[in-house]
Amino acid sequence: MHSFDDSVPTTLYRALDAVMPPYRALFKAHKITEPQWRVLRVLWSSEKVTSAELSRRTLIQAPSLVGVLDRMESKKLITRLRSTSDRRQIYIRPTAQSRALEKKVSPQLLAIHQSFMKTVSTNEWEQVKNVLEKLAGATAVGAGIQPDKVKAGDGMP
Amino acid sequence: MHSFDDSVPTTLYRALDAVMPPYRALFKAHKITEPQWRVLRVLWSSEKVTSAELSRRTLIQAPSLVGVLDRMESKKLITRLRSTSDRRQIYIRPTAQSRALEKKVSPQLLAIHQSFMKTVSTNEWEQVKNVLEKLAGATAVGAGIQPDKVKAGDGMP
DNA sequence: GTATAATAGTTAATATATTAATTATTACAC
DNA sequence: GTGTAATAATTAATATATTAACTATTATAC
Repeated sequence: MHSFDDSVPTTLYRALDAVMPPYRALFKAHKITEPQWRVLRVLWSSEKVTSAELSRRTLIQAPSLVGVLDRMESKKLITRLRSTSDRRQIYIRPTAQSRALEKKVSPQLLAIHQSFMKTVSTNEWEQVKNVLEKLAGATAVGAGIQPDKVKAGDGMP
Repeated sequence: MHSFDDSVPTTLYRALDAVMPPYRALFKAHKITEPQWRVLRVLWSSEKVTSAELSRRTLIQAPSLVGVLDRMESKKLITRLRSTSDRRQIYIRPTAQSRALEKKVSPQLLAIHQSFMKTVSTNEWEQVKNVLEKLAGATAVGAGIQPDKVKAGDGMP
């Protein structure tokens, strides 16, 4: 029998809801939000990224990212720099202040992670990552619903 | 070595990001949102619930729930009814229309789920649920950050 | 070479999430 | 019984998410 409590999204949301509090508390202590941290995390290993790539790597969609970057810019955590080779693109760069922030936050994040990892074995966590990765690659569309369904009437010139 | 891409939140977000599209497409086809579905799903098995219990069972915090219910009420999917025994409480009840909606959507959701379940074995999925449940029960607070940290100065009358 | 399509970033409109503060009501201490 | 704490739902303020539409720029077809 299938209970909706066992559905993939519900299972993931429930887990997220349970594990996020310590992370949120940490971010709050440093006056940043979780999406803002995701941006910092990418910049941490990249020096300079276009907005589009940042969107891909943070999983934050472009329109949401605009506001996140706006607020990070006014907090002096990043700067925007228009590309000269392709003037459509904008490079996002971390400031010295944001690098300092990363140095403080990273070890604390690691500590939270390790604290969680005391609960499950390395093997178990690897298993979870593997299975979720398989699911992610599935692109199951079931029920004949198509994300990019064509509107009725299309195809007629 | 620890990469932040292996952190619990990142792993879960990435999986969610990958599996949600077919669900969102289904909800969109029926002109509801995912949080609205979560409410319907609880009402489906409960007939009448207080707002507080709905909040607990949907994992939607009370202030967010207010707006969700407002919109569902104006779409005639639920009704609000103040309790007579405890006038602070409000009962949420599904309408005939929302029950009809559930009957249409449920089998399609099941189809999506089964489609995903073709990718991983029953055992693998059970394992994932078990490990995530263990993590959820951990309440790891690591790094000495306390969610309900007392403000400096408290305790002095 | 010019019209058109594609791309990067943004704005607009609506729906949620999160924290703090408010209101109404009930419970409890005394 | 009255004052005070606790609870249920809500409002307020700010930050995100999501889809569609728009602007500027570049690529492509012809």
